[in-house]
Order: sequence, then structure tokens, then C-alpha cells
Amino acid sequence: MGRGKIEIKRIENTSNRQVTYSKRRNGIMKKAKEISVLCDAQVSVIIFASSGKMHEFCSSSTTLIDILDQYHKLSGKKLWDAKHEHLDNEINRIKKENDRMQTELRHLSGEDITTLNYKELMILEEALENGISSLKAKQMEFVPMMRKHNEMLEDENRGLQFKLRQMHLDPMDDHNVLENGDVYHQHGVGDYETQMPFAFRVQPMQPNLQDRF
Amino acid sequence: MGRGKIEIKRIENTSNRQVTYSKRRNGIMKKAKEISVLCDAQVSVIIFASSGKMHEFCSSSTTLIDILDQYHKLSGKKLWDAKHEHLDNEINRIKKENDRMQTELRHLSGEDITTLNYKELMILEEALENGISSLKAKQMEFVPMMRKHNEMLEDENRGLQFKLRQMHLDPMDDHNVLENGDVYHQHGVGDYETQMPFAFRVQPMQPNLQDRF
DNA sequence: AACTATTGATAAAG
DNA sequence: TCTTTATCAATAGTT
Repeated sequence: MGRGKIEIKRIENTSNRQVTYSKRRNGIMKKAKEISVLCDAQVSVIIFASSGKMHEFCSSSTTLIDILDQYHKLSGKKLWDAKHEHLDNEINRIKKENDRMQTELRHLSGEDITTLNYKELMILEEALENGISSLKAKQMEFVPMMRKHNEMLEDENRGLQFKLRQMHLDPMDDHNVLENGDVYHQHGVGDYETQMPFAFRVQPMQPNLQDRF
Repeated sequence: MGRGKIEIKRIENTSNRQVTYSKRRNGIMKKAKEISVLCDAQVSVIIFASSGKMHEFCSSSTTLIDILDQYHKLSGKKLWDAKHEHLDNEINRIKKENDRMQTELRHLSGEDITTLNYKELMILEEALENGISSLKAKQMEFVPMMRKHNEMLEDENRGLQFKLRQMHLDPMDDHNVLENGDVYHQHGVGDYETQMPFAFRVQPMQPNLQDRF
């Protein structure tokens, strides 16, 4: 029914397939509604496009759950139990995988390796060494950034010390006592900062730098 | 579509209703099959006549259970009882744990570490170093055993060489040529073994020792 | 998304 | 029920 007959096989052209899907889906839903009204039937239609999008129809005066309940009774097929069993199997499968990985992780962190034989230990060692070497390679990428950071800190320090020397007219007073009584011996650094106008106080040059490392 | 247009409302004549039901049900099932093939869609149709008789269609390559599973996920409607929901939650929980461990394992083997920041790399490095040091400690336990094994092999060797010297009456003949033409220079070892009574042949002293390492 | 020529579905009859 | 057939509905290809 259309400009020409079509063969019932997968439509390869994606666009055509989507258009046809949309048209025929509407058609089916309409037919489902019609038969439910005309013939007093209970109908459930669930349809997934290949894209994964879902559409459903359920005749009025009932629910999908009711229909599945009846399906359960009439077909004898145990949807619930089958589902239950399926989930149980799935859980067991995943749990096994889980245990395997947990053991592997423990071994890699050096735990529970007393049960391993010499050969297994050698394999483990190789894995660890490979991990270390990959890691070192990655860490090398941070070296230039750290060097830059260091240089900036050094610059900042020099600027700070210069300013402090300018403001500190008594160069002999380099012995300071903190509030808690501790003594420290950092040349040129005192409690002058708290007396400085805010604008002159040294702020971190990259306030959130630590977040990047 | 028929000899006359009909209004979409319940067909009161029972016979007509049953006939129409049967025809339209076949039509819907056919359409369902066609859309599933043409458009690569997953379709489930369940239909009950007012008489209670059931018919169903489910697209090939899937099952009603699979479709209901997807329905459950996509619609968010809870078709299952509390027990199944519990199992579903359990699966999700374990799957998450699984993913976490898989990531950790990949990181420990040096894969996918480009997304890690410096701090995470340091933690990873520490873990690897700890693993290595635990491993080395464990491997040390094998040293005495290996030493003993070596000593046994050396003893065996000495015994073998002694026996061969006793049987080999021409001590100058220490130059042997093998069948394939290769030359070897192992003092006191020739093809005499094949001529010795079986009881005198040298057997491995611990035949399965390699299995323990 | 709208159009329309064509095929497909089906209501009523046999 | 099954088949036939006249009619209406769905839709494939087109714009």
C-alpha cells in the first residue's frame, strides 16, 4: 500500500527506515486502539526503535501489569520467575568477576601473596614494574609545569624579600617571637605583613594552583 | 476498508465482533512482524480477546523478558515486585563496584592514566611501590629453597660425572660429535647413557620440583 | 511535514 | 468458518 510494493526486509537507508518506522508505528498503535474498542479486547503493544526510543500502547480499562499477570497465568510461561533466575545468574556472573578483580587488586597491593607460587609472583612483579614505568612516563609530563611553578615561587619570594627590606629600616631586628612562643629565624620576614596596607600584602600568584596538581 | 466504513465503537453483534477480532488481530500481528523486520525494531504485542483467549507476538532476536526489562528501564515504571527490585539494585551496586575496580586495575597497569592529576598519580605510585616492596619481601622467602635446589642439582651433576668417568675408560676421548653434526665439549658426557642398564641411568632427583616454583 | 498513486486490509456477502 | 470482492485505509515515494 503505497507508491509501490516493498519487500519485507530491513530498510537499509537510515532516513527511509526512520520515516517508515514512524508511519507504521502510528498505524499499529491506531489499529491496536481500534481493535480494543471494536472488539472489547485487552491489548498491549511495546515497541522499541533501533535507536532505543520506546513507544507503548495499552488498552484502556487495563494496565500492563494486569496484562502481564494474565499472560503469566494463560501462557504458563513464568515471566517473574524467569526474570528472577536471569537476575540471579547475572549477579553470580558479576560477583565472580568482582572476586577475581578483588584478588588481583589485593595481589597488586602486596596482600595475600603468600598463596602465590614463584611463577605467579614473577608475573605479578612484571605487571607492577610495567605499571611503575607507565606512571613515571606520565609523571614526566608534569616536570616542566613544576619547574615553572618553582620559578614563579622564587620570583615571588624575591619580590617579597625586596619589599620587606625596603619597609624594614632596622636590618638587625631579624629575631622574632611568635604569639605561641615559638622562635623562628627567617631572615627579613616578620609580623610586618599584618601592619601593611592590604594592597601591599603578598597574595598567591596562582591561588588555585594546588588544585591542578 | 471494507464494503463500508464503520464507526470505531464496540461491535455489539457477537458474531461480527469475533470475526472482526480475528481478522484485525491477524492484521496487527502481520504489521508488527513487518515493522520489526523493515525497521529493525523490537516489538511485543499481547492481546486478549474478550473471551479471554490470548495471542502474542514478539519480534525475533529478543524475548518478552528483554522487552519488559527495557520497558522497566526506560519508562521508570516498576513492573516488578520488591524482590526483583532488590535484585536490580544489587546488580547496579555490583556493576558500579566492578567498574571502579576495573578502572583501578587499568590505572595500576598504567592504562588510562592521562586523566589523572598529579596528586592521584602520586597515590598510584605509592600503591605500586608498596606492592613491589611486599612482593620483593615475599620473593626473598624463595631464596633458601632455590639455593637448596641449586645445591642438589650440583650434587647430582657431580654424581653423574663421576659415574661417567668410571665407565669411560679412555679419558682423552672428550671430544664428541652428535648425529646432527654439532660439536659439544662437555667433559665425560657421551652417548654411553643409551648403553647403560636402565637402573643406572640418572633420573631427576625431584621429578616434579619445577611444579612447585 | 504534506501529497497522492498505489497497495493492503477488511466489512460484508456468499 | 473460508473465500470473494467492493471499498476504505495505510503508506511508499515524492515534493
